[in-house]
Amino acid sequence: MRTRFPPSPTGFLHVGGLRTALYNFLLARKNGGKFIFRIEDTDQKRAVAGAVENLIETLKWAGLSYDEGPDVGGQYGPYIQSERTNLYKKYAEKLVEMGAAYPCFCTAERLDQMRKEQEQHKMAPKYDRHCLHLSKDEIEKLMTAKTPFVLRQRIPDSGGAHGGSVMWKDLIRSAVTFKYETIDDQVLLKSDGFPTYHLANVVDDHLMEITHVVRGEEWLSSTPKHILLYKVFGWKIPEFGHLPLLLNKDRSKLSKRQGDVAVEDYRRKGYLPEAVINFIALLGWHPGGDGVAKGMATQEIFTLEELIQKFSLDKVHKAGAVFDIEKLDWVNWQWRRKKFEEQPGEKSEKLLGLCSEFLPQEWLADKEFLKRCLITIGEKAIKNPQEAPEHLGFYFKKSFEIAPELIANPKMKVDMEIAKKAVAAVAESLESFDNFTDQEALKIRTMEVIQKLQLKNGQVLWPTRVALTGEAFSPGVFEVLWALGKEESMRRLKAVIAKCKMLL
RNA sequence: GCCGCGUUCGUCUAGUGGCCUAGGACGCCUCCCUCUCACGGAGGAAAUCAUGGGUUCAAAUCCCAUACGCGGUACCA
Repeated sequence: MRTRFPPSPTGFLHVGGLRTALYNFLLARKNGGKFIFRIEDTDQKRAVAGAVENLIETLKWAGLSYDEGPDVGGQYGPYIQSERTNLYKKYAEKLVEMGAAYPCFCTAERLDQMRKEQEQHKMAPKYDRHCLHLSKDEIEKLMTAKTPFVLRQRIPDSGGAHGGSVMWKDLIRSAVTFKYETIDDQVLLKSDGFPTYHLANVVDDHLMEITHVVRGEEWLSSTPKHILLYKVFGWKIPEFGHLPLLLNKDRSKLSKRQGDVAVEDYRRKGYLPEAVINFIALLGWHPGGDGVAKGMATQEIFTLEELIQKFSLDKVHKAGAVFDIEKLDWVNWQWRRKKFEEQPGEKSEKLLGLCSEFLPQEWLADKEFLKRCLITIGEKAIKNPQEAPEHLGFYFKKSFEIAPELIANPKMKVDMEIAKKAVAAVAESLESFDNFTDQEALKIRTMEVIQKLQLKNGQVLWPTRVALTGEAFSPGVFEVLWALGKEESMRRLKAVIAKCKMLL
C-alpha cells in the first residue's frame, strides 16, 4: 500500500489538509505501507516563497513522518511537480495520439461568453467542443501562427464503446456514478506548458505507484475525469476515498473568516501537536465502541500510536464535521496534563521548564522565588504556559493600586471597616510568626485570628488576599503568603492597612 | 441552474433490524470542595434519530420520495 499527501505550496498548511495528511499517514502506517509527500506546484501564479519549507516544518511538528518526499528523497522522485513538467508533456502528447485529448485555441473571452449563454439557458457550463471539430489543416495553421492553446481531455460520448457513465466504489461513499454527458472536457495542459492538477495528479499517482488516493470531498466530482485518464492509459486504477469536509460553526466550509485555519496558528497559540492530531483525527472518524456497554465512557484521548492501531477507512464518516475549538481546548488540556504528569522530575522544576520561555527576563533572577510562585498557579500554568505571566504578574509588582470596591466586597460581606480590622489582625498575628515555609501552619495561625475576630472565613481571607495580590482572582492566601515570604507579605499587608485608614 | 454527496443532543460522536425509555465526550446549568478564579468531584437539562411514505412481528438501522445543507461546475488545487 502506498498513500500520499500532495498539497499546493500556496502558503500555510490548512487544518483540513493536516487531517487529510493524517488519515493517509495512519492508513499507510496501519497497513505497513508507505506514505509519500509530494508538492503540487503546477500553478505558478499561486506559488508562495517559503511555503514548501513551511509545509515540511509543520508536518514534522505534527509528527507525520513520510517515507518519500522532496526533502527525504525516494526512488520515485522528483517529488515536486514543477521538476517533472517534461513528463506530463510526454503523456499529454500520448493522449493526443490516442485521440483522448485535443488542442483548444479558444480565448478566455470566448469561453466566458459561452458560459454566460449556457447559464442563461439553465445549462451546466461545459466546453462546447468548438475546437474538437477543427480540421488538421486548421490546427496546423494555428500552430504555425503560434496561437496559444491548451490540451483538453476528450470525454467519451454517451452510449459509446465505454457505456454511458463512469462508476467507482469509493472507499468512504461506496458506489458513485457520473454520466459522461455531465463531465466537462477538462483542460489537461495549460498554455504555459504546465499541466493542470488533473493530468499531473494522475500521472504522478501512477508513476509513484500510489494505491490509495484519499483526499477531500471537493475532489469527488473530478474523480471520473481521473478514472477516464487511467483507463485510456491502460493503467491500474487506484482506490479512491473522499473525506468529508471540515466546517465552520455555521456549517460552511472551514474558512479563515471564522477563526484560525492554519496549523501554525494553533502551534503559535500553544496547542500541543498531540492535541491537534488527537482532536482532528476524531473529526470525521471514530474507532467505534466495540464492547462498550451502555453508560460506559468511550475513549477520547488517543496517542498517535493508538490511532495507527485503530484506524480504518470504513469508520470514516460521510458527513462534514464542525471544527469546535472548545473541544480542542479540552483535548489540549488533557494532553498538557498527561504529558506533565508523565514527565519525570520535581514539579516546580517542570513548571519552570514549561513557562520560562514566556516569562520576562527579570523574573528569572530569583529562581527559588519564581518556582514557589509557579507552584501556586499550578494547573493554570500547565493548562497554558503562555498565559503564566498574567497569572504571576502580581508577585512581581512593587506596589499596586487597590480599588476600594475590590477589597470591600459586599458579596463577601466585607466593608472597609471589616477589611481594615481583618487585615490588621492578620498582620499583627503574622508579625510574630516565622514559619512561612509551612502553608498548613500559616493556615492554623490565621484561622485562630478569624475565630478571635468572630468573622466568617471569607470576611478575613478575602480582604487579606486582595491586600496581598491586588487581584480579584489569584491563588489562595496561604499559598501567596508562602510564596512571598514573611518580609514581602508584611510589607504588602501594612501598605494596605495604611491605605484603609485613609479611606475610612 | 446542472451534477454529485450528505442529514443521530448546540458541537464531536456510539449505533449495521430486537440489548435504544437512543450511550459517551465537549459546552451549558445545579450542587459539593472553597476566601476568589482555576482544578477536582457528584448530578441535571439537552436528539419525536431531517420530514413523509413503505418493507417487517419489530427500523435510528433496509427501500422510495420530499426538504434542507454542503461540494463541484476555472488555462486553482
